[in-house]
Amino acid sequence: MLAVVFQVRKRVLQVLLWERAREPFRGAWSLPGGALEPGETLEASILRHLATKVDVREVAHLEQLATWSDPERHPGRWELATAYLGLVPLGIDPDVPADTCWHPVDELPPLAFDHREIVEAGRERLRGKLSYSNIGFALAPETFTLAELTAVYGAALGYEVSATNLKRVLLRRGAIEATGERRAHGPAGGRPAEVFRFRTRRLEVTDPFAVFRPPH
Amino acid sequence: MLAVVFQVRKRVLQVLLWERAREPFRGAWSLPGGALEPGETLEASILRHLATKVDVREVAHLEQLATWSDPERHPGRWELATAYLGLVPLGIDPDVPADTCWHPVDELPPLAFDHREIVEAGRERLRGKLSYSNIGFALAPETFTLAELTAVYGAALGYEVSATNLKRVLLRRGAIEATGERRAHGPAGGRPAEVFRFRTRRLEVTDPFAVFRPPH
DNA sequence: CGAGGTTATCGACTCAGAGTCGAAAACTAG
DNA sequence: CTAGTTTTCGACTCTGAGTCGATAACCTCG
Repeated sequence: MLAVVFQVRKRVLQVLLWERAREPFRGAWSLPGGALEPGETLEASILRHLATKVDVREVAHLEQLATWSDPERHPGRWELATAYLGLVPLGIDPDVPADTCWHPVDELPPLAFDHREIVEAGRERLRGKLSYSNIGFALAPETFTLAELTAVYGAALGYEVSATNLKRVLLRRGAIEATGERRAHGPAGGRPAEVFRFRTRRLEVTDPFAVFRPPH
Repeated sequence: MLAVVFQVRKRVLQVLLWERAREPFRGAWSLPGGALEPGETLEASILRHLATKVDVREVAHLEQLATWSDPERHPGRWELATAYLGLVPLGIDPDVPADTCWHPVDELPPLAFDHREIVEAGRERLRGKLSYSNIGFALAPETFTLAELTAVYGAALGYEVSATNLKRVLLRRGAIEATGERRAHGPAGGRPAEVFRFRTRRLEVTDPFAVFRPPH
């Protein structure tokens, strides 16, 4: 049971890591998680373990990634691990224990076990879903301006995105809507931005791509 | 450990099922699979179990789907199951044991446990990958005409596909190439079709969708 | 209160992926 | 050689999406 928890902080995508106090990999960083209890759902288990790290209500989205089973992944013991992807919206600052902190995914410290690979898998999943679902709701704050949303998508995708396209696409998909408010920016002035919000905060995938011709 | 093995037979997508001889769900159909041995990789395990059902060399593609963990999924015992998706190319007719046979996914008999849900998940995965990868290689025979490939995609997707678009898209992606041969059709005559093959028989996803603007 | 600076938004243009349709090509059977 | 059958191709269109420059709306300072 492992969780890859992402949040955009300081304009970059970060992942929640935990410093190991015991061997093996003492002092290295690893993903939060723990053992599965008998009779427990995988999802319930990961939520239980996460509760010791962050307030679970702050995790806006959680989904299963995959199960890793290489016998070599844990030196000494044979241990499977099912990893979950969790997303925390921008702006929240969860209380985390002293041995736990956020690390930019682009500058990861040495990770224990195969956790680097698992973080990569999480990021891949996130990148994919950003393009064909409304999963942005789980990374963005409740309401936001287009500039803010553009920054969030840019951080998560790892490249600059165009605000014009982002708006057009998300609006047409019906993923976001204007609240009607406007919000002034910094002390520098400038035209106040329109405020948007996600229409729904549940995962919805946009037409899974009816290629080669949908049924007319 | 379960496997959802698909093959296009008789122009429809079918899944390999196994008739249970023991309780629970005696007489119902279930997905092939079995227990994981200590120290074994999930993939090795599913291959080992599949070997008793079909010749493993006939499975052209195998990938992990997900792990199911609901405590209610198995009456009596608490049992997790990791399911894999396996694909067998058209035209092969594997020897299967007497208690095992193929069923059209659109007319499934009553399935044991949560296996219906798992088959659905497999089909969803397949549908998705057909649109943004070359996964067709694992369902199509070594070489084929466009009409044949169109039928395979149609069966797997569940709706009619346009041969024109299929060809253009797969050619541009570099997924298929012409062999140079041509193949006459039935006794009715008609223009002989060009023969194609997949360029590679390894999974390749087409540009994971650089939406909202790729880095220029 | 207006000028200049700043930021957000919009519209018009373009390009590429992809669906439609009908005509042309290449064969078989009589 | 003609009629029938099947595949393939080309031209048109539609829509999603990237680019760019113009415009709108606000600030602060003189």
